[in-house]
Amino acid sequence: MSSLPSSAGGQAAASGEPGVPSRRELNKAATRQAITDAALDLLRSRGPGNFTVEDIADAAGISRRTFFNYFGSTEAALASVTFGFLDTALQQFRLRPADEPILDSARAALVELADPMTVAPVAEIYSLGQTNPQLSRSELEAWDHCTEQIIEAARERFARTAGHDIDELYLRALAGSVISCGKAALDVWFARCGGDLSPDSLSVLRQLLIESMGLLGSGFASHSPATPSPDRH
Amino acid sequence: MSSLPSSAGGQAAASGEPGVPSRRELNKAATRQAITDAALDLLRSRGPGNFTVEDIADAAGISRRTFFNYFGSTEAALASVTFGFLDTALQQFRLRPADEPILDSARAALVELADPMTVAPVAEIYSLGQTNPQLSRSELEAWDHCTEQIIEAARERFARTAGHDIDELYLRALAGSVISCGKAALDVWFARCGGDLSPDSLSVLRQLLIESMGLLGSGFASHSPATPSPDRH
DNA sequence: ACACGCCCTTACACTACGTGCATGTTTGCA
DNA sequence: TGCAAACATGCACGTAGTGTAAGGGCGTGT
Repeated sequence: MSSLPSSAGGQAAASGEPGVPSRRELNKAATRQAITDAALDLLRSRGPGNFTVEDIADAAGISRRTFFNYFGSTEAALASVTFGFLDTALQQFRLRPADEPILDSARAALVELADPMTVAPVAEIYSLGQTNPQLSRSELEAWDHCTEQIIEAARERFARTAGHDIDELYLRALAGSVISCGKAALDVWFARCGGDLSPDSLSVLRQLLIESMGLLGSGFASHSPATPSPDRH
Repeated sequence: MSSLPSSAGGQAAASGEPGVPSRRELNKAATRQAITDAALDLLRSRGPGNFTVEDIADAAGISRRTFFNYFGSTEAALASVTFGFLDTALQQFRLRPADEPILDSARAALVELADPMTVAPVAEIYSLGQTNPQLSRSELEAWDHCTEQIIEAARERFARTAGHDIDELYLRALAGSVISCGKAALDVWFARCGGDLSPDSLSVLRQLLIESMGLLGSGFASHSPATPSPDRH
């Protein structure tokens, strides 16, 4: 009968590929994009904390009420940028072969992020977040959300290889540590390069990501922290 | 002459030990305590999100405006509980000998937390935070703040042993990973014991903390399903 | 002891956030 | 074409958080 689960069109909203994007889907996506664009513009022009939801809605050509239909707050609208970034990382991770050592997969996925197109928006949000408590809070949330997703991704992978009886502690500790190391690499990169997007700078970021994964993989071997990696290069 | 730097009384507000707590200090401390107590009471009785700042102020016998003189939000008032918990861990860490392997210090500091008096309030906040987005956000903030402090503590320690030129990436990656592993242990503990404070349960927590530090120290190599058995692919 | 000055509390007012609700408009489907 | 669901919008309301100015307690100097 016609008791289909509401959306008979079968729009692939949940999956990644929109097979037949209906008009409504397109409108919603466009509005969503307009909101984040407007928010980002205002963030750039007025600085964090110097504009209101009404300003965003106005710039996006919608009502204040509609804004809240899409995002729960200004920060949530901005956080979607970070979410996109982290989702990219996650996608990369899922593409890695299941029998690869998991830290290698993580490293590979993270290194993929050191790409101008990918880091540019995050670098911007990140640097702005350094001086804005509101923003940094939602950033934390985004990272935490990503951790949860990594846990799921890793669980899925282990379920395929080990099949059963997955060590929850191992999963959560690993995922959290990977994210923390990635964040540490980003922190150091920003401190060192100030969010510069030049090839040299990105190369530094890539190196930092690799290095941090190396530290994690070696259990932070009691090598003196005063010597980054003297024998390597 | 009388050009003293204002506070001639020299109240030790900045340091930890109030040698001669003035009346004002005592009043403020009492008010602060009254606020957190009232907030915690309301959290227990009405559940998260079902009371306002005015309710807290009312219960604490102060005005709404005064509440905001002490805390920036309801969550901040509750978060002070978590801050106390994490500060305890940090204190323990600082007490460890500087020549001890840093992961051993971290493990020792974390294990000290598996104490009824210490975990009790956190367990409560934590379990409530599981179902409340607002709370969990401020919890994240507290953990992040603690990470920053661990970085400082570790930097200080390394400065004593290594003296100079500290690897910032090592510091941040390590501190973040330690905190993540501690959080992972707490997560698993809650999932397994539901915040039970019995000796048996606390023993489990202690074991989980030790185990997570062990995973970190071994580079998560121990029982990865993708261990040296790449016969498949 | 008295008065002065500082810190803290409080009341008032104001902006902005976030949500429920009712209404008008668009889209999908029969 | 007409109906029903989804969506945008305006309105109203409660709450959060902050600036400001007045009043009371507290420490201090004379």
